Amino acid sequence: MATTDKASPRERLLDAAAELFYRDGVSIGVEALCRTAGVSKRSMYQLFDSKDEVLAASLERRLPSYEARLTSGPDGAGTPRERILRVFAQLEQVSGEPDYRGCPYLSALVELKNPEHPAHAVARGGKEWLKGVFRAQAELGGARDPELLARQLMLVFDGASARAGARVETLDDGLATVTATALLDAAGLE
Amino acid sequence: MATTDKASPRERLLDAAAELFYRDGVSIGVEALCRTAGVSKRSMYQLFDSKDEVLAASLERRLPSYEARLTSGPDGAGTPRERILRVFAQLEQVSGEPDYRGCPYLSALVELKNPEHPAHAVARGGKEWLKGVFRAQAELGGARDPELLARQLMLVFDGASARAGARVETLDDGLATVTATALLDAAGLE
DNA sequence: CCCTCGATACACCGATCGGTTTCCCCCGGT
DNA sequence: ACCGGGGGAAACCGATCGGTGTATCGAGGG
Repeated sequence: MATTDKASPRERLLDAAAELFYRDGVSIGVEALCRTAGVSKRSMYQLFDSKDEVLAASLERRLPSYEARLTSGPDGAGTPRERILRVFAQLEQVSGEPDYRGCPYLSALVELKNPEHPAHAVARGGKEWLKGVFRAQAELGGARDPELLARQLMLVFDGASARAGARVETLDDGLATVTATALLDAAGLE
Repeated sequence: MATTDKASPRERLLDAAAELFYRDGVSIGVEALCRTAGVSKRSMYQLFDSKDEVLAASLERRLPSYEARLTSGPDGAGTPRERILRVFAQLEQVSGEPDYRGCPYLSALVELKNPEHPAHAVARGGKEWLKGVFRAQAELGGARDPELLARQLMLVFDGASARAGARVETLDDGLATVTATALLDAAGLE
C-alpha cells in the first residue's frame, strides 16, 4: 500500500483519511480509517482530538497539491485568459479518471451540512482560494467586473466538478472550457 | 407537526424522509425517521423493503412539486428565454430561504457515491428532466447548439445551488440569472 | 358479535459508531 | 542489565446502526 510504508503515523493517517473520505464520504469509521493507515486508534487519538479534526487536517494537507495541480503548466507563463482556462482544462482532464468523484472540498461542503464542523472551514478556504485566483486573473485581464466574473467561474467550476463526479455529465469534450470561455468573452476579458 | 396529522403512514414516512434527508443528509437513522413520521418501524418495513427504498421513494414523490416550482409562472407563457431564466430566478428566490441546503437531487448524487443506490437513479432522473427542459427551450429559441446550451445551463444551475446551499455563495443579487443570460446570448438564443 | 387485518409497542439481533482504557511488548537510555 | 515510556492490540464503553420477531390493540366488515 502506498500510504502504509514508511512515513510518520500522522502522515499515514492524513493520507488514508484523504483517500477514504474522498472515496466513501464522511461515513468512514475510525476503525476502518486506522486499519488502512496502519495506526492504532490510541495513537490517532493522541495525535488528534477527534475524527473530525483528522478529516479537517487531511483536507488542509491536500490544499497545496490541489492548488498546484489546478494552476499547473509552463510556470508563471500565459495570459490571464490562458491561466483561467488552464484551471478548467485541468478539471476536464482529472475528471476523466475512473475514480474521480468531484472536487473534494465541494463534496465536503455538501456532506458536512453543519458549518461548525472543523473541516467545513477548511473546505471554504479551498474554494475561496480558487475564487481569488480567478479574480486576480480577471483583474489582470481587464474584465469589466472581476468579482462577478470570478463568482461566475466558480459556479461553472463547481457545477462541472459535481456533475462529473456524480457521473451525470462528461467533461472530456471541453464542456467546462467552452463554457468558461463564453463567460470570459462576455466579461470583456482580453 | 405538519407531517404527523392525518395522512397515510406511507405519506407521513415519505414526507418525514424528504425533510430529514434534506436537512441532515443520508445519515438519518431509521429510528429517528420513524419517530418523526409517527410510524412504527414494523410498519415502515412492511411498506418498504429497506431504508434506501424509502429515500428513493421520498425523492421521487417530491419530483412533481420540484418541477412545478422551477417552471412556475404565468402558465405556458413566455419566450424560451423567459422560460429558461425563470428557472434561475426561482432558484435565486428559494436559495434565499434560511434553511435552503441546495438542490436535493444534487445533494443525493454527491452523498450517495454508489450509483447502484436506488435513490441515485431517481436523482439522476430529476437532473435529466431539468436538462430536458433547457434543451427543449433552447431548440424553440433557435440556439446554435441546444444540447450544448442545456449542458452549460446545468453546470450553472448545479454550481449555483450547491454553492448557495453550502453558504459559500449568495444568489440574491441575480448571479445565476446574469450568468445564464450570458450563456444564452453566447448561444445565439433569441 | 366476533374475527380479521393493519398498525403499534417493544424487545431483540449482530454490527458498527466515536472514544477510552488496559495490558503488554519493545526500544532506548544509563 | 535494568528500567521507563511510547505505541500497538484489543477489550470495553454506551449509543446507534439497519432490520426482525412477537405480542397486543383497535377499528371495520361478515
